[in-house]
Amino acid sequence: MSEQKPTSQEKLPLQSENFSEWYNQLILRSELADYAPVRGCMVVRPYGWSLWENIQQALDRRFKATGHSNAAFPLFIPMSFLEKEKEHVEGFSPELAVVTIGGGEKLEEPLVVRPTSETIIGYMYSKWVRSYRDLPILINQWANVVRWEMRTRLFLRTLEFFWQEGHTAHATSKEAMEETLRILEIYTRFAVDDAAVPVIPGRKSETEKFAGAVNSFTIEAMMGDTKALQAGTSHFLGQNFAKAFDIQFLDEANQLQFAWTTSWGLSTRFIGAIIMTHGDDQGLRLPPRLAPIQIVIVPIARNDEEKAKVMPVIDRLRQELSEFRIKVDDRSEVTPGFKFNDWEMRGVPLRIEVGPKDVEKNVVTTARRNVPGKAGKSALGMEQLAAQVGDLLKDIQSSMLARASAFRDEHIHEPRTYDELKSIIEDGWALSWWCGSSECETKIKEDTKATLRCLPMEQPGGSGRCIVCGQPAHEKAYFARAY
RNA sequence: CGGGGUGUGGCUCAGUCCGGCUAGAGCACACGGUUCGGGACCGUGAGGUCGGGGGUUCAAAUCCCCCCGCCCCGACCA
Repeated sequence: MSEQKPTSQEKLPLQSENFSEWYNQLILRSELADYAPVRGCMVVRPYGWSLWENIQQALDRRFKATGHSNAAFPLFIPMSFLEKEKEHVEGFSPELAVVTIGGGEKLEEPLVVRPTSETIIGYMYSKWVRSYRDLPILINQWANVVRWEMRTRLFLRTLEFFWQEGHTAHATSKEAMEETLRILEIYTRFAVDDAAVPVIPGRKSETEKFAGAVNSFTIEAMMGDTKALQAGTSHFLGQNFAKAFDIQFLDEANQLQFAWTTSWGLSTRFIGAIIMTHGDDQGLRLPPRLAPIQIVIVPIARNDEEKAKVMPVIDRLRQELSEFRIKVDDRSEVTPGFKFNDWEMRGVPLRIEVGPKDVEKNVVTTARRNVPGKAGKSALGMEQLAAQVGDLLKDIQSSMLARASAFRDEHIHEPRTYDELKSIIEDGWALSWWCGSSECETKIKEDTKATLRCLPMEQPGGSGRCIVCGQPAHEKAYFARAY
């Protein structure tokens, strides 16, 4: 991670020239986050946290509406818990942070800082579940977790990150699978409807699935450089964890059964998805439904006389638009032009300018972030202003989704040959028949660095020939380079 | 952990090869004034253990040795 802190007057690097540097600098400059004094860790600054809070609310609302409750489990997990599920410990042990000393004393058993909480929650569920009447358990927690990654990026991959992790237990396989897919649908709706990030829901391959899961499902998003980002995951854990932690219950026939569990998570990585899906050379573009500031009001006044005209109008706007998240930028030390650029860089969807000329005509000037320059500007009369502004924000939200969807669709292609697949990967995603063998999957990865992102839920049906080996195939898969 | 690079005010860097005045510049910051409808300007000012330790020398940011941090490329990844 670079410790660069660019000055606000320099232009951002261009996306087309250096996407990665554009990303890093934009985060620092827009004050979403900053580097912490610990390698690979970030400080989420108020602007970034406010965005995260809006993401939390949007998701939490949907979780609650489907019967889930929030709870909190410990940060520390006994090392032995991790070891109870074979695949799970193999998957996570290389990246664990372990506490061996507490209060100056060497601990009898090392404590792991949770990389995820299936094990400790599994342990608790085994205490809580006796009868089929105790099921299902539908719990979510908002938490931080730690994974000791080698190479980190702000929001995309940090040693510590923030997320929600849902953990549910069910009486039947069918119910657990329904839950897994219900959450996948919630993630999809959240991404598309709230974040305007078009995603493709699908199933992970054996090699890409979560350590300990029977099946993993994902929402995959395409970033502005056409790389893929796993933006949320929902796992069907079968009875793996129930057996490892002894979650058993008596069913209606008085038969002892193992429960069926699921887990699902969406992290602060999603902020990275928003940045890279919508951002442009000018900076962030935040979807109105999640933006910490939906409307910034910039007063324009050269002197006290003009201020006396303009400020009363702004006070009135503050009241009339109180249903929106508003910021009045009344800084006197910078010019309006600076403020325009500043708030555009920080991704505020809508700007309202109020100057002497507007006051004279009894209008306000609006500028939409998603339409650059003068074309995005228009004058609004003062009657029914809240309704007009509300319509503008809705329009911005849907335009952003439309733009991002079009971009994604332009960069997805169906190769007819393996060579075609290779060239598609250079600048997009390939959708093609896949026979299901991990050999073919690995060959693509070795040849192109692209991984199997998912087997989309939406399948064409029928069958074809595997793009690699030519054997009969029943499913199509997306291949892309990923973050 | 392997390969490459780099470390000088808050940020970007010059100075290092070839040792020598009080270590500079731009931006950011503070104060004053003029500005203000698309990134304003002038003036004044504050801010530095030159990554750390050791050595050579009359003299070290500069030369030598050791250590550390960070960045890029690879193995690993929500």
